[in-house]
Amino acid sequence: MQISEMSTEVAEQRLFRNNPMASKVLHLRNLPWLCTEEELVELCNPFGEIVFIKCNFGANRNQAFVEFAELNQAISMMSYYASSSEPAKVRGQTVYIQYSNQQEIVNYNKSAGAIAGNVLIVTMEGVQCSDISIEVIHVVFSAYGYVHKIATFEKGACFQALIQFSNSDIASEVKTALNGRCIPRYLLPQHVTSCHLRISYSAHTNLNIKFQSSRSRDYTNPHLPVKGHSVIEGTSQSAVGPYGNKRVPESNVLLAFIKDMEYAVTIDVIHTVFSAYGTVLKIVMFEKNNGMHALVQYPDVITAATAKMYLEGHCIYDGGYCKLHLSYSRHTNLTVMGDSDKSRDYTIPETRVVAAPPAFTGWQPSAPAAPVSAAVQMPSYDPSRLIIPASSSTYPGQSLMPHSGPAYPATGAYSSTSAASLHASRLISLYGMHPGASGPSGSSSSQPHGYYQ
DNA sequence: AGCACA
Repeated sequence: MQISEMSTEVAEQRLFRNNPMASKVLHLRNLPWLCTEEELVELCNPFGEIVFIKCNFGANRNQAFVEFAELNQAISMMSYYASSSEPAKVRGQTVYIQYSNQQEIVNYNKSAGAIAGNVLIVTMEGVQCSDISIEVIHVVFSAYGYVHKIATFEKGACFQALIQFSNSDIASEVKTALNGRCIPRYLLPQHVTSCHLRISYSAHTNLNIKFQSSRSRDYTNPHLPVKGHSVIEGTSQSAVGPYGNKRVPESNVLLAFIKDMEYAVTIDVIHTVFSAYGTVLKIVMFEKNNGMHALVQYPDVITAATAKMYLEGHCIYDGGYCKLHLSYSRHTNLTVMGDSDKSRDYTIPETRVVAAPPAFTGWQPSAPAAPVSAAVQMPSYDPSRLIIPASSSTYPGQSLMPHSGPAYPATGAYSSTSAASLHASRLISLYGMHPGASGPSGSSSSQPHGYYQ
């Protein structure tokens, strides 16, 4: 129906009271004083991709227009708040939202909030903050570029993260690749069925991370103080997923307990397994209570956390043998008294086959992955029984051990960055973005597409 | 608290 055909009274109602004409542009009013584009992105990002924002207009400078990429995204935001008991709020102040009577924002060249920047704001749908650890976020978003910083926060019922990249080109690539996609199931706790990512640009250019914590990380500054995890995190919800919040202080040294040790696990085996996630500096093995334990030292906590995340609960040998149980050690620097079959210091130059870690020279997504086997003495165990995950539901068909098939990016040595690139290559192939270009070689028909939606 | 933007 044409507006011109209506009486002016009805037309006015449609325009200004309860405009039924859906638009991908929403008109927001009663915003707080000097509301920022960032605040509007936070509010609207859960519902869709924001393409333009115009805020601080109107007589009171308390109105804004937000344009979504898709009409149905604007509709989803409208219908959400139409049926929600909680109104939309910014800084605690109720915001009134309607469809704009315009179908798009015409003059958008001043709209910084939706212009490509180096920081993304990510809404993780259908999860609580306890469902997804910062390590998971880091792994997922490292797939396309070096992640500098992450800050997570809860906004209303949503879990959101600000993720900082080197530049807007990389951020843009990440946004294109991951927006609307799901976090792989194997990175989610059992009770979470799916977690879609909703990504827009943040107006931030440099996140101010005060300390490393379960909520925020600055990967460019490993010396940043760690905020203790000593606070009892309330509820007796022990059913946190396997990758949920850490309850134990993190450490760069992992303590591995090897359960059901039917087969010999040598220090070389341990070295090979743990090297897949970063440079292993030292290993000390010892027996205690009739069980074999190993302390594995990495250069930094991030690498250890990554290794822990991927290896926990997995078996060294096929058939459920030699299952790894990992925790953070209280140690941060192991003392190794000379080489033996139970302890080794890989930082002593003459024992090392590989060169010193190269300085980070930027992200190289398609860097050729050299086989790691050259640097590792294959231990004397049956190679037909090499490591696969204990639980195929956790990590289907993915070999952990670079014995013959999957080539891990062993560019001499690992830094935490190249550890990230390891997962990058995995995730890229998992997401099917770079077919054939990723780490695990073609033999890995074990990349199960259906698992990742 | 009610529609802007060369």
